[in-house]
Amino acid sequence: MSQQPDWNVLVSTCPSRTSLARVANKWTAMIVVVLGRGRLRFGDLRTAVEGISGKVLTETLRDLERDGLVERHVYAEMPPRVEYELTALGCTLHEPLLALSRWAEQHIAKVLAARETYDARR
Amino acid sequence: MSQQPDWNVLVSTCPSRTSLARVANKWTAMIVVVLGRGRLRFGDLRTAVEGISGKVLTETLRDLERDGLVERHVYAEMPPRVEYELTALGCTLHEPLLALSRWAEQHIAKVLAARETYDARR
DNA sequence: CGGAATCCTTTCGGATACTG
DNA sequence: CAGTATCCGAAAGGATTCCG
Repeated sequence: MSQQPDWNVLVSTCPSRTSLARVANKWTAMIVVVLGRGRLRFGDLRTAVEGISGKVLTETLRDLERDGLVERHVYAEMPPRVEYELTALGCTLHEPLLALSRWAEQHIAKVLAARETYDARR
Repeated sequence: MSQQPDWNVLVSTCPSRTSLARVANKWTAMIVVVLGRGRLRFGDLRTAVEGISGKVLTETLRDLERDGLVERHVYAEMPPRVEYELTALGCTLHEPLLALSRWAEQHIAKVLAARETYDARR
């Protein structure tokens, strides 16, 4: 059936823009990249995404769960154990976000050089 | 020569994370997608990216210019004309960001359904 | 351990007025 | 037209404390 022609992120009222806003986000990118390697518990995720605060990790995971990108698994243990993993939908997002992360890593040298040039100009 | 092994966006102090932060951004994504179709002047860019304010457009373009992703062409006319276009480096970013935008458009139906399910659960 | 709640600071982003 | 400058409210995000 139809799908693309109706949605356009460039249209301010299009719902797809809300999805772009969630997905085009540095925390989302890093979390999805890490979860792409496999299911992980909260603490390990927090360690993997260096520097993320507990609050931000919790909030981002909630949003991703709400959008159907991440699934939350709670184990009734003590101390508690909670694991997160990408859903099938979330897996389709892994490639684009991994590509974006790799872009940042592969081109950072040129970006840094450009910044230096730009800043030196006054 | 070497490049990737040294950079990792997951490391909080790695410069590549600053680049990811700029690139994994909804305004950046929309602007780069639009500029991928060709050089455009400020006003047309503002029209194309529906709902963006002049301030945000100016600031984002400055940041992209500083990072060497966008080039600014000023014509000494009256009224003034300023055009923006992707640099060679910026062009390499177009595909990943277009892919991300398309992801948002192609999967928004499932995302909306997931949100409804999630929100209905209380 | 995995949060939720609170507080606080920083950043984002819109609106308006003004200028070359 | 393409900004810049200013002001202000909203949202992001960090630190800390508390709890099952």
